[in-house]
Order: sequence, then structure tokens, then C-alpha cells
Amino acid sequence: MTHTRQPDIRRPLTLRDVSEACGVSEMTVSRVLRNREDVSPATREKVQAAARELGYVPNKIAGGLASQQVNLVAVIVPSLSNMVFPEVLAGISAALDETGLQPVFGVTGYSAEKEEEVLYEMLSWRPSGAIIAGLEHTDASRAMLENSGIPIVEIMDSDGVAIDSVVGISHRAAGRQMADAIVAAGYKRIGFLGSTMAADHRARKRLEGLTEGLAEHGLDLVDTELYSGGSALKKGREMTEAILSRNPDLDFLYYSNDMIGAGGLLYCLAKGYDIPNQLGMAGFNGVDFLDGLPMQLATIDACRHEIGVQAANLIAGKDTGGVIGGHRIELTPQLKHGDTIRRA
Amino acid sequence: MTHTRQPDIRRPLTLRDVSEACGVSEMTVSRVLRNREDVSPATREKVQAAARELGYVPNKIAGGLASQQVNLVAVIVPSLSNMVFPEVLAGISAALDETGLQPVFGVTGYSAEKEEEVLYEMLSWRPSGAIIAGLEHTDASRAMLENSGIPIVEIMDSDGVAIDSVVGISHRAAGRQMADAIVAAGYKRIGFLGSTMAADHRARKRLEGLTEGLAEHGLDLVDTELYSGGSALKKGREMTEAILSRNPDLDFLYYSNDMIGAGGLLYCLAKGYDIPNQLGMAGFNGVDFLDGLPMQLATIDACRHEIGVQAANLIAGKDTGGVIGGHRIELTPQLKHGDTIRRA
DNA sequence: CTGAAAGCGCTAACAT
DNA sequence: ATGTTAGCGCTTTCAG
Repeated sequence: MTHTRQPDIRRPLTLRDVSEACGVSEMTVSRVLRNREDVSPATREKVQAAARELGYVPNKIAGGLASQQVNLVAVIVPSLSNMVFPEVLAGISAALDETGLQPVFGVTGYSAEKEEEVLYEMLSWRPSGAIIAGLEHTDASRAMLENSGIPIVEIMDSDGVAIDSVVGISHRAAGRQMADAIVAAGYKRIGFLGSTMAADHRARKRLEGLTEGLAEHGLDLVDTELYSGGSALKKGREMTEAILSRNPDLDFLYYSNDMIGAGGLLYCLAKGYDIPNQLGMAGFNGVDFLDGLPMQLATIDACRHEIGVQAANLIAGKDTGGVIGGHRIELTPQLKHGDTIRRA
Repeated sequence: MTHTRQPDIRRPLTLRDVSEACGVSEMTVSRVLRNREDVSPATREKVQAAARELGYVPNKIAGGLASQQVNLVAVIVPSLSNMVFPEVLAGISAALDETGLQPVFGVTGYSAEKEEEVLYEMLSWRPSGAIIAGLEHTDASRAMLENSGIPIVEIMDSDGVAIDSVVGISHRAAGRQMADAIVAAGYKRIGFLGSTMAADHRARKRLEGLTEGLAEHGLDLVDTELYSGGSALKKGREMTEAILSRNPDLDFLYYSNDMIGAGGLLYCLAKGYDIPNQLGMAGFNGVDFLDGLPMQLATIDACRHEIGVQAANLIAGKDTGGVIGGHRIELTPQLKHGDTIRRA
């Protein structure tokens, strides 16, 4: 009963506790815990032992305030509910791994107002950098980013003006590239299947690129089928059935993402369509489960992992030759024809 | 040229700047910015205008240090590269949305050592709570969690002893439930397809539950096919081909996740297997893209979103009647037979 | 190599 | 309703 010396009230340990436990000044303890070189091995040992023994966890709040620097990187994405953003986050995580920087993720639900809130919240932690999806932000968000004084990397999209650095692909170009492939393969009656989500600017730009590209060859979209909600196989089936029953003479279906495209493909195969001769199909993203479908869906890779890695490297100052800010990295994905676009 | 009054050196704005700009004390400015009620409307207006005008973003580092509270919730998961954890995160995000609490995500890559590092890092920000996947941790991690003095919720798994609260399902029971269904349907020669990942304790427990359940009926797994890497449709196809070519007489295939199960299902359908009569199949997770497959794969829902919501609610103190800590919420998912287990 | 003093930007607690 | 004082736990800076 008497051998318990723990104070009843659980107060988080401080540097001072460690200092007292090992008889070394707080300052030196702090040096050891930050792995600074200028401490004698003997003292270092003593301090580390005491810290480990007590289970001391440093208080980064105090540390950040004192040092005016914080090893956090704010990462803001619209959603976690489809494959695409988690892959970007994985890329960021991986690239930041050995840098001492820590990613912190925020989700906006494709809402500009929510983005503004999340941004405000995250910037109030004074991170060392921020990575944010897209180039479209509210004026207030843009002002916050500009005034933050930290490196900002806008990702995914390169069609527009960046605040600071940008790493992405041109979705407009991707749309045009697809249009060219469709035209080259001789398809004429093209349907579009995508989301109603007005705030998905990248999907919108792809569609614009597609229609522009088709228009140059005198073609126009014959019909459009829209849905709301996340990408889903089942939606793809239903939408495909709907658009084909309205327009049985369509000869190409372009989907705004691979998931609904895959659903459509499974539907068409089940219905006995002759793919790609009677009907061509394509999606977007290059998600890797396409590899397991009975037939390879044509797609364009969105370079998700790579974008994450490169954005993180910019923040970490890797491969930038010491230059901070103002970088522009535009990746150029190849169109994969797969099995669903016929050869010319 | 002369109209620019901006100081050349970009120093983040402080409360003091706002205070000077509007002629109100720092303290009152602070009150306004924290939406406290005890400020006159007139002053409030003045302060808000000044803050907005300047583009002031509060410094939560200083705030957190002064108030000794931080509105962050640490969330630690093994991976972001398959559907399951992003859905949990989405649930947490949603439940925390109006609480003033902010989730902060960390990823461990299924490594206990990495988990320890991430945990240390996150706890050093003194969050208001922590949500962490699984019940298996290093001793050091466990000690950190116990000493943190904040509510801890371990999620996904209820098979074991929790540090504080737990929200999850019994994976062992899920395995047994599947065994019962397999036996009840009269299948006899069962193959298992899963991951080699030893650190995936939940997959391991499901397998243990399955084998125990089968053993009670005198059955044993006929063969096992393992892979490494994330869940993927293509892997499922390849593994299925491999196990069936070794054992053409298998009559049931149990997959450790829906993704490889779906791959297997597509393979078997393409090969003309008579599902579920000649060959039964089942996966695990209840991911929603199963709805879009040509045939519904049998599965057990892992309640991912719900687990996220409930864990977040525990941290936020919702529905707990004021009781903090020590909650145990075990969800009981139903087995969905789908079209791939024959009716008895 | 080690220590002492000052202060990071904010808020709790106490005046007024 | 508003202001003043002190101090959160650490690190910077400067002395020894």
C-alpha cells in the first residue's frame, strides 16, 4: 500500500519531471530529446533512460510555440469514399515518411465552404506546408493560402492558375485525348455517363475537353446520363441500361470514372454486346482493379500515387534544388486502349 | 508605389495586430474569435470586421498551450489502400462534424513499430481523444495510451481486452458464422484464400473462427492459397485459378476479403462453374461494389462506417450519458448469403 | 558541453 | 462588458 508514489491526479508529464528524475537541467533534457548532437554520451544515456522509464511524451504544442515551427503538413481532399484520394494520401504518406514531416488530412465533401472551414482550422495549427486538391477555391480560402507564408501545393489538376506550386494532370487534355481516340477508332454516336456533381471540377473539365475534341470532328454527344453519389459498380449498370434503352444505336460510352465504367462493362458483357466492335467504352482514373475484369476497360491514368509523392517532395524540399515555391509539375498520362476501343 | 503599407517581412498576424487594428483589448478580441457570448454586439462587429479585413487566422498552438485543451482526435489505421479504412474514416469525419472536434489521421502500414511512432507523434499534440484500429499493440504503445489520460477507443475488433473503450465486431464469431453457413449448405471440401500478412490480426481471427467452426463438424480446410499485397481483383482471379487447378474437387472457396472474392467469382463465372451448386464462394467486408457484380457474393458486413460513427460518438461524449471511458460496443453483423451459397 | 533567462501567442482567473 | 496579470511547456539565445 505504501509503495505507490504516483500522485493521484493524472497530470501529463513535463520536461521538468524528466529533469528532476535524472538531475539534468530541463534545457539539456530538451536537447537530448530532440536528438541534438551537443550532449555528452553519459548525460544522453541518463536522460533517455529517465524519459523512457517515466513514459514521457513531449508536448509539441509548447515546442511548436517556442520554436515557431511545426512538422505538420496539411492535406485537404474532397472525399475518402472512392479509391482515388486514398491513393493520393498513400503517396503523400510514403514520400513524407523519412522527412520528419507529418501529414494531417482534412476532408471537404466537395464543398467549397467546408473547404474554407477545414483550411482555416488546419492553418491555425501553423503547418509547414499545405497540399490541397484542385485549383478552385473561395476567395477567402485563396487569401488564407496566400497569406499563410507556407509552401502551398495544389494537386490533381493543372488546368488553371496556381496559388503557388501545382502537381497534376490536365483533365481537359485527358478529355481531348479520349475524344481523339474515339474519333480515330471510327465511333460516331457517343454517350456520356457521369456525375451531376457540379463541384467536381476535374470531371467537368474532362467532359469539356471531350466535347471540344469531338466538336472539332463535327461530332456531338448524343445523350448524357447523370447520377449523384459516389462512384459505384451498380450505378454504372443502371445508368448504362438506361442510356442504351433510350438510344440503342449508341456506339460508344464514355464514363467519368472507372467504377461506373466497370459496372457498365459488366452489364454490356452480360447482355451480349460485341465490345469493342458494336460498342466501345472508356472510363477514367486507371484504378488497378480494372486488371481483374473480364475485359480491360480503356482508361486514362490519373497518376494518383505519383501526384501525392511529387507534391510531398515539393513540400519537403526534395529535388527542388533549394528553390521554394512556384513549381509546376504537369504529368502526362497515356491513354490505355485496353480491350474496349477497337483498333483503327 | 507609395500606397503599399505591407511590411516587407511576412510575419503571421497575432491577436495583438487585430487588437490594435480595432482598438479593443487582446482579451476581448480573443473572446469574440472564440464566439463567447459575453461581448457586446457593437464590439463584436468591430472585432470581426478587423479580423476578416486583416485575414487573421488564430494560432491554435498558443491557444492550446494556454487553455490546455486541443480539439483534435487522433485516428490511427493500418492502411488507406483498400476500401475498408477510408470508410471508417468517413464515418468518424461525419460523426465529428458538428462537435468542434477535428480528426487527424495517421497510417501504420500494418506495422506495430510504425504504429508506436505514429502514436507517439500524435499524442505529443495532446489530442482530446484517440481512435485506433485493433487491440494488438506493442507494450510501449499500450503504456502511452494508458498514460495519456484521454479517452481511447480501439476499433474494428472486439476479440480481446481493450485498454479503454472498444467498438467493433468479433472476427472470430464472423469466421464461425461463415463455417456454420458452409456446413449447413452441405459443402465439404473447403479452400481458403487470403493474405500472408501476419499483422492482419482480424483476418487471422476470422480464419481461426472458420477452422474452429469447421472442426466442430469434423471438417478441415483442404487447401490454402496465400498472397501478399493489398486486396485486388486480379489477385483473386490468379489465386482462384491456382487453388482450383491444384484441387479441382473443392466445393467451397472462402476469401479473406471481398475484393479477391470478387475476382474469384468473375473467374469462376467465366470458366463456367456452376455457382453455387458445384462451387460455393464467400468473402468478407460487405463492400458495396458487390452489388454490381453479375452475381451477389456471400459476405459478412464489417460495419465499417457504423464503427467509425460510434467510436467518434464515444470520444465526443454523445449518447454516453456523461460516462467517459470503458464502453464496449460489439456490433453483430448478419451474414448475407447472396447468390454464392446454395440454400439448404 | 551545460545552464539561466526570456518569451513564443494565447487564455484562465481575476479585477473592474 | 471589458481589461489586467500571470503563465501554459517548451526552445531560443546567450553565458559560462
